[in-house]
Amino acid sequence: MQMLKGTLDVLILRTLSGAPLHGYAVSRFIREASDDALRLEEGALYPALRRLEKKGWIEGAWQTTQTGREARFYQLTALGRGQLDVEVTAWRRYVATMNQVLEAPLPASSQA
Amino acid sequence: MQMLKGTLDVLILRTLSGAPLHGYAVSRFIREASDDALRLEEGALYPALRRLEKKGWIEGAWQTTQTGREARFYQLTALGRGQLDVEVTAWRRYVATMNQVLEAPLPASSQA
DNA sequence: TCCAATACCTAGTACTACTACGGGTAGTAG
DNA sequence: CTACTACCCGTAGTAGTACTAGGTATTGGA
Repeated sequence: MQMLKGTLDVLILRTLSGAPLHGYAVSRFIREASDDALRLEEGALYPALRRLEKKGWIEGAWQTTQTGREARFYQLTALGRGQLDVEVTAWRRYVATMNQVLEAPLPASSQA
Repeated sequence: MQMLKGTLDVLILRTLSGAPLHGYAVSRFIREASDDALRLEEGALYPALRRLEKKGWIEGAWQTTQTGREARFYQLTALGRGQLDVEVTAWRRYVATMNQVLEAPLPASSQA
C-alpha cells in the first residue's frame, strides 16, 4: 500500500512513544502492526528520522543491540510527546473531515 | 487545514459523481461540505482537474453557467466512476490501517 | 557456500498541494 | 461612481515527502 504523504511522522512518533528503538525496529513494527500493509522503505525511514530529530521531537544515540550490533536508538523528547498528541488529533480530524465531504449531499449542476 | 497529498483526487471524483460542475463549484462544494476546513486552492484545483481528465476519469466541456459566464463543466466518465469506488475503498482501508498502527501494542526496546 | 535478515546510509526522482501571480465579469455596498 | 466581493479561468515556480535504486557491513542458517 502506498503511504499518503504526510502520514509517516505520526506513525514514527507513535512507534517511539514507548521505548527507544533503532530505525530498523521502527520499520519492522510499522510493517507488522499493519499486517504487512505498510512497508516503510529505508529511503523514507532514515531521512524521516533525521527530520524528526532536527525538529527536536526525537533524540538518537548509538547503542548496542541485543545481537551485538551498533545501532542508533531514537527516543521521544518531551516536545515530541506533545507533537504526537497534536498529530494524532490532526489525523483524526482530517479523517472526520474527509468522511464528511465523502458523505455530504451532492450539489446540483444547476448551481451558479 | 493542510490537505494530505494524495487525498484530493477522491474528493474531486466524489464531488463530480452527481452532476457536472465547473471548477469553481467543485472548490466551493469541498469548502462548504468540510465546514470551511478544506480550502481547495486554485493552484491545486485546476492542475488536478487536468490530471484527472488526462487519466480519462472526468471529461470537461465549455458551457454557460446560470449567471451567464463561460465555464468548463466536468463530469465523471464510466472509468471515473469505477475509479471513485477504488479510491474510496483505498482511503477507508488506509484509515483502518493507520488506526491499527496507532493503536497496536508498542514494542519493547529489548527487541533485537 | 549462498542467502536472508539485520543494521546503516545517500542520491536522485516523482508526485502533489501550495504560493503567488495574472486576466476578466457581474453584482452590491458605500 | 467606486470599491469590494464573488465568480470564473488559468500558469509558473516552490516545497515537501515517500519512493527507487544503489552502497556498506555483520550474523546466522540452510
